[in-house]
Amino acid sequence: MLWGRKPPAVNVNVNVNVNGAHAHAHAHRTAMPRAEPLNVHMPSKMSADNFLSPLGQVGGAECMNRLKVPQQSNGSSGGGGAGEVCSTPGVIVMTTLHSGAGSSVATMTDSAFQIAADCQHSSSASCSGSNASTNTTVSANSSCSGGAAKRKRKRCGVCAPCRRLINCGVCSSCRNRKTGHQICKFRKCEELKKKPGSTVERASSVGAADTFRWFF
DNA sequence: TGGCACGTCGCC
DNA sequence: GGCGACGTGCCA
Repeated sequence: MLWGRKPPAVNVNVNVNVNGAHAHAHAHRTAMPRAEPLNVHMPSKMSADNFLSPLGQVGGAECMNRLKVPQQSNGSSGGGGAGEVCSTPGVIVMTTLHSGAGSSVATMTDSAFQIAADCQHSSSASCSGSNASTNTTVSANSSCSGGAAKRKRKRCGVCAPCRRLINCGVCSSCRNRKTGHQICKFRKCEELKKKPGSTVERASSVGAADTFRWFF
């Protein structure tokens, strides 16, 4: 049982919420490359034997193409192309997954609500929990628990490492699992590698803007 | 600055 | 209570 926990997707909205909270990450983690290069550099032995990517049948790019939000759902087909959609993969992918195919409008509404709720959380630090209306429950680790309390962030669930299901078994984290208490290096969420602040910036400057453009 | 180990949290 | 995983301090 290497990945017996709930699917990472359920953590997405939590992740978005926590981004607004203060959780100073390790100062070492600055600007990590995105997830895709990680797969490129993966030893062939690992990718073939130890990893069982759910997207193995479909490449990451193709997956994004499949999951990207239809343009007609918002009416503004100009700037917000697939590339910008991919800039906030967490929200878009998650909402697409749980809203099911065919409900593109609902998908956009969901994602917009999530981003909006996130922005509200970031600015006012309110704790309404209304953003949970479209997704799973807001776990207690969000910024709601005591305001500035440092809570653990959650995996984004959509980056390449998060999509991996099986530990490599050869990295230091896997080898030292008992003492290291760390997830496999190849499964370490890209968002968690970054400083929380950088994630907030990206989410608010790009993702939120695009989503609002779709939403309004 | 990156990696490792420990403490602790969160979920089952 | 057990286990997986995140946060953070410490060290090379």
